[in-house]
Amino acid sequence: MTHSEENYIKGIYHLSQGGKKAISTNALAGQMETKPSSVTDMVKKLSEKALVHYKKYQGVRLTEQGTRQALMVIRKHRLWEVFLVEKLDFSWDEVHEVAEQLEHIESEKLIDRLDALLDFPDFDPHGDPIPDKHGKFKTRDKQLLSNMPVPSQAICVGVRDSSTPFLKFLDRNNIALGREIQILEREPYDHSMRVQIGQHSLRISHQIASNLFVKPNAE
Amino acid sequence: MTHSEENYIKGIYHLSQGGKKAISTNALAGQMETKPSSVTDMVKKLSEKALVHYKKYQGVRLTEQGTRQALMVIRKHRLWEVFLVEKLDFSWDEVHEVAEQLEHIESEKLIDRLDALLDFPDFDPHGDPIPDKHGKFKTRDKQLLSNMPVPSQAICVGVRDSSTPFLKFLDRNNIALGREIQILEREPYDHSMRVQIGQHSLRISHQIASNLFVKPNAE
DNA sequence: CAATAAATTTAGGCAAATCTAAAAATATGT
DNA sequence: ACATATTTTTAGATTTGCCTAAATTTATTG
Repeated sequence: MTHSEENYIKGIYHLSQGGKKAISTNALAGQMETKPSSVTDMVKKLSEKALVHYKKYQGVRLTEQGTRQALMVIRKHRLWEVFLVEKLDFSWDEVHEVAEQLEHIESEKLIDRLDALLDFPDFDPHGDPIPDKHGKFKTRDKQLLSNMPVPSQAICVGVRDSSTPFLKFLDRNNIALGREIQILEREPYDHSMRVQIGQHSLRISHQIASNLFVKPNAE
Repeated sequence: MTHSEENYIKGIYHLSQGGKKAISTNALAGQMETKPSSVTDMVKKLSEKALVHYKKYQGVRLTEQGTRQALMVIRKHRLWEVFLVEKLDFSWDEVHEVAEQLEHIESEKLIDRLDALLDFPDFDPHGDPIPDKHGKFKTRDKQLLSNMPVPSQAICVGVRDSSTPFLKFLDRNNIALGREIQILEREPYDHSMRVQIGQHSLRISHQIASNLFVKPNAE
């Protein structure tokens, strides 16, 4: 697979998350930041390689083989992200673009050894699951902070938006994965919330709350 | 720079080692395992980018800028080799092909952090010097084992051939970088040598001896 | 120093991945 | 349901890096 093919497969996989219908040419063009005509070309090629199911005007779906390949690219991407954060002290908003490059390195031995070096992590720095070498990954009962009852408590476990501005906002407000968060109140008018992190109480807009995943706390 | 451009620059640099004359199109085609006509095409492009000096039928030489770029690619290649051996337990004959891929990853921060993680190594697993971020590197007074006087002693510091068969031969014979080697005798007829490594004495062909670098031992 | 050999460049083509513009198919709205 | 809008595909061009074959330049040698 070329880098471009791998990127398309990954893009299709991401768009398929939460809904197993076919992905439209336009949607994929959006995801890949390219033109629909380019997508049509690539999709034909992927179809010939049996990585996707494709019928003209009907969109694409990954085949089983395509899904496997996508999971391997995602595995590599996320393991490299962990490496960058854990071993090279990158911050969680810096890792994506470098991992976009590293994910295309071809060496099974490399990635399995890296996995071992990192102690077989289950989740990447943004809380996303890392497939193991067979494509299996852990799921977590997480939900958006915006959907949590009031009052309640939870633990931050992931982000839905991993853009730099959002991650830096979380940093500035001491919100990090693994931290406990108290949900204190919700404003009916704009759905903003008051929450507490450590000693620190703050108000959070609906937009923020709907991009942060938490695990409801058992206690 | 594209991957291909980087590879050419690196190829020209390697051919330029030991002699600062221009590199011929054919020589470069050999190094790059490609056709002379392809080399001509690429060399024109590199010339337009001011990475090489090129006049038709006169061969190429790296410009100062080209040399700097070559050293940065080599720096990356060799740091990744150290990483693979030191952190991921690769053997020294397995690292080259993976490093060929990793050397093209673009991120200054990545490579500087990797350098720090590895404790700023001066030499790679084959004994070749690693340029620092300014392109400076250490040289060592080394010479080929085949040129050593008899009797004498030395320390293995590098290989001239880093092909898998040669490295595996060295492994099988307990010859590793850093080890002391006693030069016991030389056969005038075929220039083979008797040497001793640890308790182990062995006969070494001229071909082997002329691919192993040693540092003459002061004692 | 010509004539042949070798090296190098040019010319023209191909495959991958992209694009624009036009054509074709599908979807939508009244 | 039919006209219009939207989506998707096709056709043809471009760029990069490579190729083969032919032309050109440089080197060799009797």
